[in-house]
Amino acid sequence: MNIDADLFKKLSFFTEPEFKEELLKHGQLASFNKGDVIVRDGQYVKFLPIVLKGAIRVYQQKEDREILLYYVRAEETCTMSLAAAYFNNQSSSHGIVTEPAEVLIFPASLIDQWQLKYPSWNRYVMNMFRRRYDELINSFEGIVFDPISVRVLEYLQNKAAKENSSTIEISHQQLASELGTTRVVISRILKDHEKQQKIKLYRSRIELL
Amino acid sequence: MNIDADLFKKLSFFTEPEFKEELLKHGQLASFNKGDVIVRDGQYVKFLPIVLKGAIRVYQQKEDREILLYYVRAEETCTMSLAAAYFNNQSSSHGIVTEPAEVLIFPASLIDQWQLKYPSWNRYVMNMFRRRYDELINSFEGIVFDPISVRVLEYLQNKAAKENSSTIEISHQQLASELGTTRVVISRILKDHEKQQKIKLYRSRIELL
DNA sequence: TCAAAACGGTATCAAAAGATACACAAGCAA
DNA sequence: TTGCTTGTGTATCTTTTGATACCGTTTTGA
Repeated sequence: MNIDADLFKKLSFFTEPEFKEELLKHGQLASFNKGDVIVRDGQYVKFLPIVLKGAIRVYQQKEDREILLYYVRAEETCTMSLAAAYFNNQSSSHGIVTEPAEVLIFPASLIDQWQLKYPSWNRYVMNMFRRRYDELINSFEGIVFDPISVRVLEYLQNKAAKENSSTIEISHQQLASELGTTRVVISRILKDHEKQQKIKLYRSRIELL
Repeated sequence: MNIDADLFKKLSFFTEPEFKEELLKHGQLASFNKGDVIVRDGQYVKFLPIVLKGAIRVYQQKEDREILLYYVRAEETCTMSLAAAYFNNQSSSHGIVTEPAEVLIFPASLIDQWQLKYPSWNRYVMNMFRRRYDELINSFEGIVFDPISVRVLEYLQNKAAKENSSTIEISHQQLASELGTTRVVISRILKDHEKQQKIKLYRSRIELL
């Protein structure tokens, strides 16, 4: 694979020519398989990832339950890593590859300089922070105001829209993890939705009607 | 009041001399009373506030219920305003003064340049984003994992610690708003806590034991 | 091929939280 | 004072969610 060509198709919002050079010079392309661990709770973050392809699930682990923060997808970076790297802190989150990923990796020490040199980088960082924050607010609202039955449906519709397909490959257990509840609750609710002809259930697969 | 002296006592983490000059040159000191509206949902954000004293409550309004995002206190800025100003977006939140406030106000157009010129500003912004994000995660965790009874107690203890006093001036209705629930629920829970000798209730006042 | 693991359905029970309604007290303003 | 607003206590009822348990089916891998 030719890094140069593909890189700038993906990261076209980094506009400064010198910045592009730096990206090429300092960036390293890494491939990860599903299940690979990118960061672990407690680790110091020395490298900043920018995802080109695939998805990384970022979540926090507290006792037995977990909180999903976000997925890092193409063109995105992990704001938790960014902040931890910038302040030389330990990560408070886990990052695990859920879709085979290609990731650009940069030494954390560059962030400082980039901020001062490249407006497009600044914009990018601000935008990422804003988006992650908005995402979290949205989840927050969902939990406070919407019953799980609604959140399940929204999750499915959302996912279907993203993947441009009316069937979604996911088990009840996974769904429960995403929404922060238990498998039994999800199964019960999905069955209800099926009775109301909103969805159709298969093994590890849900079809939206 | 002498702006210069007080300003740099408060904002000592802005280290660059030229930056200090800029702060003095472009900053305007404004005073607000309790209840004053700083930003409204839908408004374009043309000015960036840095609070020197007091507190501003930032929240989102959805239908009849509201979501508390954070309070902007001394030395802090409002990340929602910051992002909205930077991207020239409308605010999606409300900001209302809850403790008489003194606020430094800067034209939003400066943010861009500051990012490129002043490392300490960069650090400040990153830190604010990180903190707000962490705060939100914490609330999130609370809602997902802790029963309201626990969250009420934590809220009170937290507030008591901040104000360095074992009595807190707050009505049940206000508490309900802060925690995203209803008055009746709060009254019920507070009474329970009182029976367990954890607190003592007065009109619009709660004493921690 | 056979056993274990993953997946899903469902019943029962309990707990948490919200909705509603009503009563009374304290503070405030005309 | 009188009436209005705000604050609080509490009872009742319902809904939502979670916990537990048990069962059968499908998939997977040794």
